Amino acid sequence: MVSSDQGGEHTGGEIPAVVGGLRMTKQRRAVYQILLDDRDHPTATDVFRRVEKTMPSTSLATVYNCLEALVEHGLVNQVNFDREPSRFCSNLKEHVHFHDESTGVIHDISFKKGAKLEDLLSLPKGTTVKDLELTLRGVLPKKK
Amino acid sequence: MVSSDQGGEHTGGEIPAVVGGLRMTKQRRAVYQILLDDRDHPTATDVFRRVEKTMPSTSLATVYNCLEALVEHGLVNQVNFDREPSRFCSNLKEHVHFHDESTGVIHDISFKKGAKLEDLLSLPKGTTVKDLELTLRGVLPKKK
DNA sequence: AGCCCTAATTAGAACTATTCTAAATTGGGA
DNA sequence: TCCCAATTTAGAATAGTTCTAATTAGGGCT
Repeated sequence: MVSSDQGGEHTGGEIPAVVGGLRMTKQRRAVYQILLDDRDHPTATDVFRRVEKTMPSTSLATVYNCLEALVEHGLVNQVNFDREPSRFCSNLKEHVHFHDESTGVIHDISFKKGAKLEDLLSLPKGTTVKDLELTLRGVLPKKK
Repeated sequence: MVSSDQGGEHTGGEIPAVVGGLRMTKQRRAVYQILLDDRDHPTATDVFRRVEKTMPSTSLATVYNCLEALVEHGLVNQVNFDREPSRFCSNLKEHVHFHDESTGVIHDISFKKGAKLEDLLSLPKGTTVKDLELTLRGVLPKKK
């Protein structure tokens, strides 16, 4: 079966020729694969350094192009922490980010099921929320 | 009474000589006053253009310096929307930002009283949240 | 398979927001 | 008033990202 993926994200195995409407070039596939494999929220430069290892001819501009294409097609999320370089992640489940100050690690935190934003915030009724970005900063308990 | 403000923010009238531990220079006072008066979340450049009107000798670097000092002393909040220039606001009540796509206006939204973040998110117990930033994007209902 | 044509890639320049540097100025305290 | 540290200033420098223009690649025809 030569799959060609009818829209939506890619979930496992080899990345097909088209994912979520985006044609997978060599470079896009490499970038996407890195984000699928490495869940450490790399920056564009991080991704570039990793792509370089297997495809040394790749340029940073291409990495930016690929990331932009992946984001536009909803395969990848772009995450911004204040003025720091953008980070990218392929976790498409709705989640927020917890930046652990003691380790520097960024953790994905999911919403409790059934939890609604309107329970927390005084939004005028009739408000449409298209998108939200929530970032926490603090420290996680030491694991023992 | 020559007030000298024992820590904490400034709330109304003339800005005293020291606010929240920060000595008010001419430039800092001008910047702070703009943020107290104009609640439209201006960028550093916006603030610069407004300061210029009454103090044409002011430099952009100074505006950045003043904003940094105000932020460090907790008199002003720095707000970041993805890759856009930082915005500044003097609303110190804990609140989140709603970016109205149809008007471009940024609204402050406050938390419902009693609402707790832990009700919404699956945080490992023992987690310390030092800071959070929540931005919504969408459209508010047209006022009629 | 070969040709065509658009899309993608590339290197480097350009851009934007911000920070840094070093010199000039200010202003409070002795 | 004088001194000294803090502040301001202009401009250079930086970092991340986007743009430009030329090259390359690859899918869809014949």
